Amino acid sequence: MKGSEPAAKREGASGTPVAEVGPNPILQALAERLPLWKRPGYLVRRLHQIHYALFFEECAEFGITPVQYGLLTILSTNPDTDQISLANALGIDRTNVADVLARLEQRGFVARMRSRADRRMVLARLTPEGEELVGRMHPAMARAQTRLLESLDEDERERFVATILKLLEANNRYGRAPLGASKMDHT
Amino acid sequence: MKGSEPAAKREGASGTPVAEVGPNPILQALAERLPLWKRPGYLVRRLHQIHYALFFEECAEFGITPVQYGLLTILSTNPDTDQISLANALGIDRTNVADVLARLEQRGFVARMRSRADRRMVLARLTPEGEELVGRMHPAMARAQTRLLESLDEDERERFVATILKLLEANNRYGRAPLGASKMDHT
DNA sequence: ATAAAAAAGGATGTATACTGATGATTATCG
DNA sequence: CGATAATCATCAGTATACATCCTTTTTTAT
Repeated sequence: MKGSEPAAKREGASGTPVAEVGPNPILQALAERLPLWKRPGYLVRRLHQIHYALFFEECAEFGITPVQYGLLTILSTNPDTDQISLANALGIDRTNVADVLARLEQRGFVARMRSRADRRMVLARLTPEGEELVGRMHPAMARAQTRLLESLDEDERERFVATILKLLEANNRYGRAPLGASKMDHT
Repeated sequence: MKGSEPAAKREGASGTPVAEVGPNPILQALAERLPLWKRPGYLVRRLHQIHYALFFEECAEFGITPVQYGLLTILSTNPDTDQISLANALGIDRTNVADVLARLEQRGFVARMRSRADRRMVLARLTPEGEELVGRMHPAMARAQTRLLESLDEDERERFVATILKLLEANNRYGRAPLGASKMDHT
């Protein structure tokens, strides 16, 4: 495999006669003081990717992504919701909601129609096929969630989730969703 | 604002005479047992988005994304690294590395050239402009990292980071990067 | 030495995720 | 009532993030 040994060693001075020295010592010092694996944002990004991988592994047969299932979940408890409310509930951008809905609609899991009360709004709801999918897929989705934290003991798991929730509340104003909206109807 | 009240209430039965009842009670039960904000994967995704928002806020003047800065960091300590090694070190897909490098090259922060030792490989390194950028941008990046966890006390912050690292190691085989590779040269 | 296997990178296509601009509809204020 | 605000959706554009297929180059096995 290629990934195990340091990459710089694979070529280094041998293949690049142009290069004179090693890395800039000032930058080297910066990177040593705050390397990638000490940057919380980097760690969170990696964990996010792992969740994606686990989700795909468990839910491959359905061809549904985490975001898509999140949207389907909200629609399963809140039929006929407009796109901006969906964006707030899910914590993603409104244009992204429209994209995801379009794909789900094309596959027959979601139906959209203009509201008659306010003709600016487009309301989305699950089709019967969509409802069936949400129910059938739920165990696989739940397994992905469990597996993400299964290497922690019960105590650490609870603390971890509690800490993330605290961070989300503290940073409510960043990202796209006021956290309150995500409790729409799930309480 | 629009995001504060439950979305389903905004139309509900009034605007949609077609609808007969509320949500499917079976799905409702599923969503109540495992709502979005109890799904670790969902929480991690939200936290990831918040980090992005904080990073952009701190680093807006530079027009550099978190992934781009991660790549620049690796190059600052490991010049002349090939794209697959960079992908392993950063934990992203190799095609993604090629995309990111192309953008950084176009802006003059990175130079790429074929290796003479192995003509399949493309080696990347920082230009002088790139080195200057990494150094100048470092404080803003560090602020974004600090702010993400600043609502935690020192104890909780350390536990949180330790837990993420444990999760990353336990799920080493998922996602794109064997964690070992990310310690390339930063030790 | 040559055929097969492996590795690196490129090209293409899909799916998030967001910004900014535009247009349509509704609400509001003078 | 009519000009203006605000609201909702869409469109265009950028940037990750990944899969799959393909070509070139290197390695390996026979």
